[in-house]
Amino acid sequence: MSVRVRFAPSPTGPLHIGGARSALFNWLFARRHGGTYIVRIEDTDLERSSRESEKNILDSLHWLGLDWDEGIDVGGPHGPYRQTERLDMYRHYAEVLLQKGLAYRCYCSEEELAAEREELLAKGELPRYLGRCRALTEEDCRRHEAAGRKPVIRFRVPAGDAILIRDLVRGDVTFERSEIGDFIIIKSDGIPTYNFAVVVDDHTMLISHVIRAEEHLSNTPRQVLLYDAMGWDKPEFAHVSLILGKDRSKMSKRHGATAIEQYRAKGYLPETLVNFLALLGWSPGGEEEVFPLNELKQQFSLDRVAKSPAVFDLEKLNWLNGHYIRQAPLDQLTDMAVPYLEKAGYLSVPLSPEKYQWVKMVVASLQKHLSYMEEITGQARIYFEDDFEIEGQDAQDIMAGEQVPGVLRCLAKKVSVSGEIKENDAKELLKEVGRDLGLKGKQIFMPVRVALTGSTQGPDLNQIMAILGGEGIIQRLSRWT
RNA sequence: GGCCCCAUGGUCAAGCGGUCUAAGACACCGCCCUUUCACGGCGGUAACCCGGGUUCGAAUCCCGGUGGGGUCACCA
Repeated sequence: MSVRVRFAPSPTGPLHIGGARSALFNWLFARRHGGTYIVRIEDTDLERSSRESEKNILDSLHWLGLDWDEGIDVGGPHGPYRQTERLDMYRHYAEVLLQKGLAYRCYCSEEELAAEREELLAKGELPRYLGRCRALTEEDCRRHEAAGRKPVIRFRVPAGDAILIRDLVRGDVTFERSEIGDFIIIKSDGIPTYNFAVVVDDHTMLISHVIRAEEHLSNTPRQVLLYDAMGWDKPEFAHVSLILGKDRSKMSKRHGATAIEQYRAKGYLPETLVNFLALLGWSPGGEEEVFPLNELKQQFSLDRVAKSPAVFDLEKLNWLNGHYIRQAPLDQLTDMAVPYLEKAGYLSVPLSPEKYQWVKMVVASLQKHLSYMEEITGQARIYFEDDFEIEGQDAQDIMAGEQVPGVLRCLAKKVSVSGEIKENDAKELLKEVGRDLGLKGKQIFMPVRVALTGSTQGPDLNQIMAILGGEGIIQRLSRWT
């Protein structure tokens, strides 16, 4: 049987970190087994679903490099791939269930339902639907309809044994049927509920493995009941544990950036997110931590997926992204950097070829220092702002050194006669200063660094000088000489 | 609260009955490299939730407790 898996987001917001990982795991599983990867949109929540969110999710998926074989916007033989375009199908199957007596119309109002829930709660029982409309006659139905009541369709949970779910990551999990009341499969507006639509879709789309977040585990028994009632084979299930925030609760907005687009906006690379997310809940077993997509897809397997939830560690993400930034081609990084520098007011586009080359030098000098590209705004400040403060006591102390005025004067003189300054020239000039004054190491480098940038930390000094250029250096030095 | 899931260092995690005086990565701390700053390299601190079993032997299996998480909608 061929592998067919799907990612089925509901378009009620941007693609979340957790959703992205589900999408990734499904994608990896499909690619690993030469299967088919499908993206389906679960937009049966008419209130909250939007085309903007749908587009956003698809954009994020594209950006991550998770291409799909069937689904929204690429089509396929099992479409449509948007649930609101499949309503006839759900109604058809609901009708089948109705005909077989496995489902029934329910006319209970929200108030009646709420009252029932209160009552059960008060008695300390599990709130669930007790089946008031289970045995309605045709006559009853007509009466309710006449009274203007719109029915929902409920699934009639049959009596029987505990429901067993064989989960590929959790093992066997059982649920008692008594915990499950007759649940709604078609809402009063004719739209199917999640549990029903998901079963109809997964079956009709020939899904072989349902890989999704653990929060869906407790829904699974209802879906199993539906498969059985329809006489359909069940897919394999694999429930992956959740991604947690720092406080160990389900990752949400209050934990910081949760949407893929936010990381994209901050200048993280897609390969970082993919690599990081893959390692969150899955482990290759070896000692390597850095895996590009194409390696992941060769190694991924469900039996190496962890059962315990994982805390999202921003520090490790930052390290990984820095790692990828250090390896990325300079042109790519420069293109990424320009919008941030422009936004900071440091550049105005379009850039002349000369200016672009210069920006490349800026980016090259910072490449080893960045965790994500947005940081360049702060770190590139040293190249764009002349009237900076001397930061911190360390820097002040350094500038108080008695050799400092001599060093800076000497350097200024050499720079002024040297014309254009390349990295090697800078190195040479500094060496000469040291020779002339009989100084070395920190005694000359640190004062120059602080005089030029205001800080004891930053990029390679030779690069800084090359980027500032002769005039820039002299101007900044003039403050001290 | 009921039900379900989970439990190795601060975090991600390897481990799937003996080779565990328990890998690796992030973070942290040292040292080295660099006549500066980083990057990088090397080293270090740091963990099997508790209690019972099973077994010659348990981080690994079973039970209980505790802790954490998820879920209980005409949301997905």
